[in-house]
Amino acid sequence: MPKVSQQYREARRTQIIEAAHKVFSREGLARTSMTDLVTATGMSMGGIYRYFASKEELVAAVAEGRDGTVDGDFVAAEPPDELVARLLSYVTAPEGVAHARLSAQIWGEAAIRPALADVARARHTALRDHLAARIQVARGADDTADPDDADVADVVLATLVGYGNLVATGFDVDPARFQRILGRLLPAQPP
Amino acid sequence: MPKVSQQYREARRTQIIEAAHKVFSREGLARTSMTDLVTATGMSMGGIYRYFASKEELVAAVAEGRDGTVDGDFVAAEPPDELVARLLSYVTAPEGVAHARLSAQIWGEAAIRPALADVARARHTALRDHLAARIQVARGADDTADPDDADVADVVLATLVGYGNLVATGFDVDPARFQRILGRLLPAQPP
Amino acid sequence: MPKVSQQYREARRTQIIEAAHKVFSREGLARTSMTDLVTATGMSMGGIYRYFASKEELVAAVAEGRDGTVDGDFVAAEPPDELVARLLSYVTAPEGVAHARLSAQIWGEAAIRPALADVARARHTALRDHLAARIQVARGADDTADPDDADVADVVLATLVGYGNLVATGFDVDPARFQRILGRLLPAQPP
Amino acid sequence: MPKVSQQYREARRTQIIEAAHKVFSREGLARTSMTDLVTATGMSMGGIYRYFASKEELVAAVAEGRDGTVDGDFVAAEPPDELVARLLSYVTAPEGVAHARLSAQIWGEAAIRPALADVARARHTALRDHLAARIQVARGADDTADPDDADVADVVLATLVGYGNLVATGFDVDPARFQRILGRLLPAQPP
DNA sequence: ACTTCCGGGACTACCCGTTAAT
DNA sequence: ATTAACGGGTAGTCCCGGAAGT
Repeated sequence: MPKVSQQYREARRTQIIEAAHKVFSREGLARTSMTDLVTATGMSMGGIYRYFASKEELVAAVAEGRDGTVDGDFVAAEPPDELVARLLSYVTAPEGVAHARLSAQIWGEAAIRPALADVARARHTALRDHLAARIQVARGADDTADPDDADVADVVLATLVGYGNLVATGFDVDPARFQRILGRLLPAQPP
Repeated sequence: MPKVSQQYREARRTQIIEAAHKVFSREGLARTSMTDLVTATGMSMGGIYRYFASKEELVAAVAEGRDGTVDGDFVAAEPPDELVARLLSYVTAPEGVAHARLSAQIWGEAAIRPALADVARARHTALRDHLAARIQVARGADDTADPDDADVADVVLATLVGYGNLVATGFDVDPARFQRILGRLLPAQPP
Repeated sequence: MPKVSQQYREARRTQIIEAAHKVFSREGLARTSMTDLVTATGMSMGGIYRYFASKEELVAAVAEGRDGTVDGDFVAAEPPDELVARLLSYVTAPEGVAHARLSAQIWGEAAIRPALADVARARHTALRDHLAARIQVARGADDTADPDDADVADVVLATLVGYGNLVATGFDVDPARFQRILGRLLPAQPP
Repeated sequence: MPKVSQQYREARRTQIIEAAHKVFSREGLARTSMTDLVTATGMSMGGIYRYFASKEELVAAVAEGRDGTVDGDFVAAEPPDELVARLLSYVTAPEGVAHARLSAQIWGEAAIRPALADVARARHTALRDHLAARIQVARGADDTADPDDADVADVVLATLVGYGNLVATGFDVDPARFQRILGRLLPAQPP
């Protein structure tokens, strides 16, 4: 099956990434073998390596995709507290545990592999900037950029990462409480 | 001479753990082989296995030790903001990067291995309770336990974990700013 | 238009063989992958397999072609010592190293694969007979076949093979000296 | 089984080399997998890799050993023609075919891998010098070194390599005839 | 009709955690 | 208490068939 369409390739890639996502979050990055991924995707070894040159590259691709901790979709007019609530929900038990686990794995791997670290940093920076902008808007009429907004966004996002790790280890945390405390750092909603 | 032997054993164990700490933080848990550990410790294969029945057990021992993210030493009368500052400093670049990296690795592994998750949870719970108590004291004279204190402690600790991950990936975060924002969640110091 | 197509096919085949010759001599038979050949020829995988049913068949085709060790072109009236000199020059450094290397590779493979061994034997026999005939002519007027001629031809040709191997391994051999010694086995030139 | 004697290690090494020798000569260097060697030696994968860091290193070790083409044992007072006869017999059918095949393989590999080429050159040089010395002695009473001796030795040895390749490809060559022709290059025996 | 090139799946060299023999 | 060795596992490569586009 040659000369395959761009869409076909894209779909295939996504299929691999999603299968990898699932297996990685269950078994962990290191303990997942390429053979496991062959089983999970239903593809062959050569098939997978046609789309990803190495396991590391596949891991990076999974990390670049929505990994649960943070979300690539930026809803334009979302107030900061809703954004935080949404991000929180991605890694909240029970549905979010898989995401949380994968997130923890990826951060662990990123701590060791510079290539992954780049991906992680880029994701964090983008989301941080977005959140900072949302905070700025929510603060009021003036549109002066305040460096404090970025700092707050950094802290809030770091907290979400830590929250994800707690969820991943089976710690029983109440997302509502987390959200309530975190709200103290965000500007008050206009009534 | 059982006493000497006991001390000797303890020292040996610690020596292994410290060497493992160093190698793990540099190479990662999975990528560190037992042979690497043999090299790092200067001991023999069987020597290490005399103290730790498996690699997993050794990892758990390293995780139980002070890994930088959180600290086993509870200074009794420490005010909450100082405690937070101290914890923050453990994983701050440049000296704390190794700790941060190891921490990220351990959280990642804990997300996958129940045995390690138990260790991680226990560490977090103990530290959370300690911080909550410090917050309660700092709040004022009344010694009524407020569940809000525990929630705040959870959030602050989660933030520290996330902060560690950012440091581990080489993100350039300013600890002072982090601490300042985090301070807003803690009771104001009495002047 | 069968004639054009035929020529076209022939040209394509030759093009593949020449590219393969180059890559094989540099990387070795076994270490050269079909993908390498695709890269070297600029053709596609299937394109190559249209001309050669398998890698082994392609190797055989390369071996059948002039591989440098021996030469397919039989110059009719060539005196034996000139023929030997010419053959020697094919595998002499620096231009002949590639030929020498490929020759060594092919003899190695022929030692293992009967199909290739047939090719190698056929080539050797043909050249041996040719050289023997040249020797016989050079010996003098009488045209009696002397079995000794064939033996000498065998030995001289074997020497050339060994000479090629020495060149292929980077041994610094002087072709002039080789030729001089070898000349002692050949009939003296008429003055 | 720790702290094994030097002899034990040496014996083990030799055992591996000999098994490898056998399999290599039958299947070829490239087509012999490490698993084949595991089967042939009766050892385990890890066992073999304890003695040889890589397949290439094992190949080199096999090549360094007596590979049949040339012989490491230098019999001191051997006249040149006897030495040549002995070397010839090592790669003569039927017993010597395996040696001849392995020799062809090694020369082929040496043409590609510099490390092996070093080994091949060293072997050739040593044997060439020995043969040259034997020739010099056989030439007569005067002990003046003649560069011609080395050239003759080079040629004779090259011929033996080529002879081995012919044998390896199943060519029906008569060693006696080869030896007779080759004798013309060597000094006449005193009667 | 014909080339392209995706994909299959077996295989490769090498490594790893661990045990057991010395 | 050292270390040889086990044996299953790892990521990644290879040759090639055959389906999909032009």
